[in-house]
Amino acid sequence: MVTKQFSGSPEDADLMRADSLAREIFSDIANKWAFLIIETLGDRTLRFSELRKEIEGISHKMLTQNLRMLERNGLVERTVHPTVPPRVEYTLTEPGHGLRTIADGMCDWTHTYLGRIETARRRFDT
Amino acid sequence: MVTKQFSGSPEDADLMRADSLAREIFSDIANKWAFLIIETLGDRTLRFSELRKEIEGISHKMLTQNLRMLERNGLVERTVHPTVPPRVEYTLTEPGHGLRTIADGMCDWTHTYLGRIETARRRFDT
DNA sequence: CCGGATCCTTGCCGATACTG
DNA sequence: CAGTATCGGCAAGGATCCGG
Repeated sequence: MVTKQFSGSPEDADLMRADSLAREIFSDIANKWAFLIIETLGDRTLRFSELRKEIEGISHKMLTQNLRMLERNGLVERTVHPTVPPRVEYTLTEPGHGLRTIADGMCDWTHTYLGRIETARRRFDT
Repeated sequence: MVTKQFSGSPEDADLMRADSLAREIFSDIANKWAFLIIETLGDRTLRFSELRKEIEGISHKMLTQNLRMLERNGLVERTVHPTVPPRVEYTLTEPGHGLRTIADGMCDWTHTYLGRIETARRRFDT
């Protein structure tokens, strides 16, 4: 798993590399905005401003920052139409869709357990 | 979905409440450490210090903070054995296990796409 | 319309020290 | 051993301006 222990032997070298990379990706993606962007895109193709409108509460800066990150990891594809005014569109790649399935799972999970979580919170907050 | 738009009509009131709560939960758990804790626990029962050892790089403070958060949301159960020295054990609840399935999915996803992501990064970083 | 750059505020997080 | 409290550095994130 991502928290594997290594002995330091030479043949573990690439495993350690893969592991630290996995950690890095994990840190990138386990983030509120990334999930919301993926979820909002779905199988549509949206412009920057459309994403900004649909994702309530995200700032200009956070949107660009996360889109860059997702683009860098190959999860979204960014296409620039050289018109004036410029038109930039974002869509999910295949790995992106894979992650979307997981994000969907999280949403389902949230909705099925919403009630239980709410009561758990109330019990705790006393 | 979590980014639904509301008209402000009275019958939307509870939906809005549910939505904002969902957002809150989402913000809580879409976090690197929460995922790693869930994933590390699995179906075992671990002590604080054991978790600390297994989750590489987590600080004392972050571990307690996230365990409190997970406990508050009813995802982990905390049992204190009133011995000396004290012994505190953590285990996943049913909702916690649901989330664990999702975390597992994320790990699988990471490993299947690790190569593609790495090359995507190299292309981007030029 | 997009996104980079800058400034500035906020809160995260680590280190440390102290209780039960 | 487990948890809380405090403090301080630093990075995340919002607001704004400018440039393509």
